[in-house]
Amino acid sequence: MNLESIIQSVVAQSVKSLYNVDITEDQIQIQKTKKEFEGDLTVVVFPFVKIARKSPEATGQEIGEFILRNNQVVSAYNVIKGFLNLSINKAYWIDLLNTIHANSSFGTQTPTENADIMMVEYSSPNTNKPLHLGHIRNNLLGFSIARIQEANGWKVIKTNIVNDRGIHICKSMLAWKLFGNGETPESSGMKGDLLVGKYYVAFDKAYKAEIKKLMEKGMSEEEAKKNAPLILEAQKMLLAWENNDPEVRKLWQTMNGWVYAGFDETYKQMGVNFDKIYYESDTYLVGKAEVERGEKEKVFYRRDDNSVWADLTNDGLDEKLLLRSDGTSVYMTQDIGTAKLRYADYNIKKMVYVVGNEQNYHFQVLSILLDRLGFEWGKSLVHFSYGMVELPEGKMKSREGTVVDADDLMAEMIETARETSEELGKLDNCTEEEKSDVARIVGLGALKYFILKVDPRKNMTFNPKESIDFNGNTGPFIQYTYARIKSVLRKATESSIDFSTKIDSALPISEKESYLIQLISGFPTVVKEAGDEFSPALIANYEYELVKEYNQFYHDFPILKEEYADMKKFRLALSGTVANVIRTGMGLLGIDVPERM
RNA sequence: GGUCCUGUAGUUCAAUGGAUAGAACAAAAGUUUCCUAAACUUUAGAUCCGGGUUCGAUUCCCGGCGGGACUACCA
Repeated sequence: MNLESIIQSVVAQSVKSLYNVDITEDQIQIQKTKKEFEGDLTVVVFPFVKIARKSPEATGQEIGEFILRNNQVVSAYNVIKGFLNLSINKAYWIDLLNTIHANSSFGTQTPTENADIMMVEYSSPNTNKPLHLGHIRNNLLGFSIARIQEANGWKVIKTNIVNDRGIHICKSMLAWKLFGNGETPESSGMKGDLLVGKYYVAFDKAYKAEIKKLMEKGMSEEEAKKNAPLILEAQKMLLAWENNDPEVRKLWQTMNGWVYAGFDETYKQMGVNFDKIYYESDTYLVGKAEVERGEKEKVFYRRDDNSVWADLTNDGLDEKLLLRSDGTSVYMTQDIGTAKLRYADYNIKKMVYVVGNEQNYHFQVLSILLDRLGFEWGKSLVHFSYGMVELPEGKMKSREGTVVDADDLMAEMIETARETSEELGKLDNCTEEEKSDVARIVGLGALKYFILKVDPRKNMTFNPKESIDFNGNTGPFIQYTYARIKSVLRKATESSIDFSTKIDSALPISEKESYLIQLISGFPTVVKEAGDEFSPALIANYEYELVKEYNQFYHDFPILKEEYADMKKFRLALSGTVANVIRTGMGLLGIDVPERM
């Protein structure tokens, strides 16, 4: 039974005994006592004032008195306004630390063999351009939320749907054919995804030039866009692709191969991975078949021009196109097919899509469509909708070259970490390999934490001119604290100090120390909330608070230099436990921690 | 036009309806004979506006104003 439940229970008893009224435990609000007041936990008295028919102060006094007499855990109380502040026995905190310290997997569960399956889709790139900062947010959130759900006992399957076909892919292919002169990643030394992206941009440039020319000849913009030779050629290519034209298919495979090699590098650097990858080229036909089945079953309808639609007006939405008049599929068609394949492959209990909030409407529709097609899981799909990453000037646009490239950004962060390391000179005794390792861990830690500490639902701003900080509320701040603790623990081990044994609960520990234990003990609750709310930010903020407190402790209290042996042991155990929570928590964010930095 | 999201220090972010709205960066000033100063300590600075519900509102409701997304036979 955790502390909060103990208090809730005794408060309920006190109200029953004092005023003869039964209250449920969820009526009892308990919060951590604010720093400026004395105590550890605070009970909000206001809800009981009516029951007691006394002032908030008097009510608080009565309840406080009752708790003090009827509970061993509470050692003192005070009432300020309507707030009853309770002080908890030092012995309770020390016993709690003993328990936590002995539990190496504190705060997380390990999914059992037959745990429920949650599938998490994230990343979902197009194979016509390299990944940028927006994708980084998606990947980091997806990977982290998978870790967090695992820690909450789910068996998680990480998945990726690659949008590997369509008109946009054909645009890159066509431009390469026309302007590429046989350029390859090998011949140019360019990363594959970058090379393909270059031709996507080249297409757009040439296409715009054609439109301009046609408009000069008197054509309207709309007409020009439809009739430019390049777009017609790209459409022809898409059709040839759908008809399995060997030459087009071969080029498609080659160029996608370049892109995948590039993506693999980026994913590896980012530290994310997948258990199962789906490709749109495999799923869109399945989706088409499902839509046609839906049409036969009168769930959807066909218009005179042969296009297929879903009428969603009963759900307060519009009508939605599912198949074009030429029979080709759209984004939605493909998502229906992918869903069908996934549920055939796995016994999925919960499906989570990590996709930007610009597609809220899409997923609202998808949920309804899947439901209408008779998939019972349709209604319960989760769209983990996150906000956009914006530049100070506004949204990033691939075609306008205002994107922050994922590879570049990661490389910059790592470089900055390396420079800082050099300046501080703390790794002078390390090998080059160790230095690189630390630079990578710290650089990526800064980037990942920067992104994950923000509430995922909110849009966030990234200013490329002001580089991401390494001081303050940052990943390196937390990593540094970990490294510092590890250094102390190493020294303890070197001097053969054993701090694994039980600590005497009579030890006179300070407020700071008991508060640290209280913070540590809250970790499992944070992990659970992060899972329920789909919010890695909760973990990040928790880690920061813990580390900030620990640093103050570290500054004010001697550990190895403490003379009293039992106290030294206690502080080592406390530090070790903090280190464990840091490592576990950062792990849930997909951030590594260095042994030294 | 409709639907949804959003508005907190100069900037980037916090705050299950609870106490004097927390941090960080930037600014100003300090702390190394002592376990890693990527740390610690001070100082100054904010809830878009107007109503309502409540003992209590940054939070919930209504109305403005500002920002964004979606509303494609694009993905």
